[in-house]
Amino acid sequence: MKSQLKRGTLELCVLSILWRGDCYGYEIVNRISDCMQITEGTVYPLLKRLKDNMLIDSYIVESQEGPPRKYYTITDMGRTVKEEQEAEWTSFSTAINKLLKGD
Amino acid sequence: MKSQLKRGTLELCVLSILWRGDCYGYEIVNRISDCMQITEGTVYPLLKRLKDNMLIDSYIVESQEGPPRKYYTITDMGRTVKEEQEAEWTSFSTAINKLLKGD
DNA sequence: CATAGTACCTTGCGATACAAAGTACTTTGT
DNA sequence: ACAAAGTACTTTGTATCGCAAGGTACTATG
Repeated sequence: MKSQLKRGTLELCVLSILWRGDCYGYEIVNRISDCMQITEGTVYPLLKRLKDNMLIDSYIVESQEGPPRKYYTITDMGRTVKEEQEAEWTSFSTAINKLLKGD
Repeated sequence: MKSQLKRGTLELCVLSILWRGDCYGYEIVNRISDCMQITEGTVYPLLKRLKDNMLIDSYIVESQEGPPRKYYTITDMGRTVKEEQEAEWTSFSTAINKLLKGD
């Protein structure tokens, strides 16, 4: 899959996953990679960006099965942005499909 | 609309328009901007890239209503790539919609 | 003869997906 | 005891490409 296609949608994917409940980074990577090819080098910097923009927050939880996990939770601002981006995605993909079919 | 969303799809949009018949650059800009916000500064460099990759070809036609027009035509290679990219787009948008709905 | 519309092109910037490399912990097999 | 595999996080650098901004040049209209 062309990496360019993912641009702009991965942020929405992460917000959408966190919308349904808190997750730690590695788990988010695995959930998204069920649907498309993705690596940690993409997701971790994205999580940092989202946190810097205060769309998500994080907390550490110790784990018995490995290193401590950093859980992420969506903020109210994140929920608002998620809904905006979801609407944008819908209208965008509709526009593309219209163009592909020939107006 | 977020500019990042368009990444990777504009190329397919142009190929898809040319699939249905030759067009000149300015016309392509106008057709795409019926569906989404786009400027010449995006499309002309893209047309150059597509031509460099031999997915499209071009020829000049004089015009009575202004400067000469550079018409673009899709090549056989362009047609192949267009079909590949269209399939990619379909599977990609399906994957995103699945992720947004929560697997 | 100025303005608007048509039509082309280029430069530079910003955003971001990803490869690659590194750290550190636990479990399992030998 | 120790290597290997799996879990989990992080950082650095590179490549791509959408777009703003600027430019050229032609025709038609008031």
